[in-house]
Amino acid sequence: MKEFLKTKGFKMTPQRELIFRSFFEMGKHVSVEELYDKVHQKDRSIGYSTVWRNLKVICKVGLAEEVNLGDGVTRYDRVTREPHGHLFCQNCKRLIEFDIHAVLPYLVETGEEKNFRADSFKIEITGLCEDCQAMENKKNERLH
Amino acid sequence: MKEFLKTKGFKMTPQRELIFRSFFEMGKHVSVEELYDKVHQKDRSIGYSTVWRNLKVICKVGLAEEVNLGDGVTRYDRVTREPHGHLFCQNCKRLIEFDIHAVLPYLVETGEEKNFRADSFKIEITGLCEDCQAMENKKNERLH
DNA sequence: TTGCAATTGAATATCGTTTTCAATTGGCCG
DNA sequence: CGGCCAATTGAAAACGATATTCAATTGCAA
Ligand SMILES: [Mn+2]
Ligand SMILES: [Mn+2]
Ligand SMILES: [Zn+2]
Ligand SMILES: [Zn+2]
Repeated sequence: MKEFLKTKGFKMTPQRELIFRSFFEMGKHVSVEELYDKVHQKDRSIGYSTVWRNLKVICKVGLAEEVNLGDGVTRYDRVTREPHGHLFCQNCKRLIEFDIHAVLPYLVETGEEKNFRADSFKIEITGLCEDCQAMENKKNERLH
Repeated sequence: MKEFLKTKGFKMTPQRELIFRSFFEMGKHVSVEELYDKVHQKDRSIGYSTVWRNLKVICKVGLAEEVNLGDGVTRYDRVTREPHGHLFCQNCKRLIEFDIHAVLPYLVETGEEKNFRADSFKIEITGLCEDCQAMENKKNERLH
C-alpha cells in the first residue's frame, strides 16, 4: 500500500494507515462521519478533517468513488471491477447493490449517440427495503 | 391551477402565481437560484425563501421532482409522463435527457427480486458534452 | 542528518438548504 | 360586505455537510 501510494505521489503516515485500513474493514458505503467515529475510537487524536481528506485521497488513487443520493450525505463506495447499481432505502438509508451488466451496453450506446464522453454511470432505485416495509405493516396493524 | 391547488390544500397568491408560471416557462432542470433570479426580475419584492418553498410545493403537488447530481445543487425537473435518464456534463452542468423505456423493465424486475418497493428510478451518465469536448480540444491545440 | 513538501488537527469559512418569526393575506363563513 | 384564522410571505438566522486556512509536525529523498 505504501508503495502504491508512492506511485501516486502520496506519503504514508500512521493516521493515513489507520484511516485506509478502517475504511476497507468497514465495507461499502461509508460516510465521513461513520468512518471518523470508527477511526476516532482507535485513535482519539485523529481529526475529522484528516479523515475527510483521506477519503478524498482514497478516491483520487482510484480505490473508491463518491456516491450521492440526495439525502445530503456523501458516501464512499469501494471501487470494484463490477459496475453496479443501488437500491436506496429512504427509511433506513441502507444501500443494496445489484448487477447492471444487462443495461450498461444500452447506456454506453446512448452516450455515443449524443456524442457524449461518458465518465461514469449511475443507476439508483429509491424506495423501501424489505425490512422497512415489514415495519411499516406492523405499524399499520397496530392502528386497528 | 387555482382550483387544482385547492384540491391539494394550498392557496393561490400573486407570488405563487408568478413563481409557478416562471417555473413552467423556464423549462427543465431549474435550480432555486435560477428561478429566484428570473422571478426577482419580474417582482423585486419576492423573497428567496418564497421561491424555495414554492418549488417544494410544486413537487408536493406532483408537478416536479428534485434532481440531485452530486454537485451540491438541487434542480427541479418537470414531471412528464415519460421516464427519462440524464446525461450530465460536468463542465457546463447541462442536462441532456434520454429515453429509458428499454431498461426500465429490467430495473423493475430487479426491485421485485429483492422485495424492494421502488418509488423512483434514476439513471445518470456523467461526463463531457459534445460542445465541451470541442472546447477542450481547442484548448489543447493552443498548447502546441 | 538535513531540507522541504506533504500531512495533520483545530478552527474557521463556505454555501446551499431549511427554519423561525412577526406581519400579511387569501378565502371560507356568517 | 366584514371578520376570522390558517396559510403564506420576506428577512434574518440557523443548520449541516463540505472545504479551506494556518501553524506545527513529519515522512522521506538526497
Ligand atoms: Mn455500491
Ligand atoms: Mn430531466
Ligand atoms: Zn430500509
Ligand atoms: Zn458541457
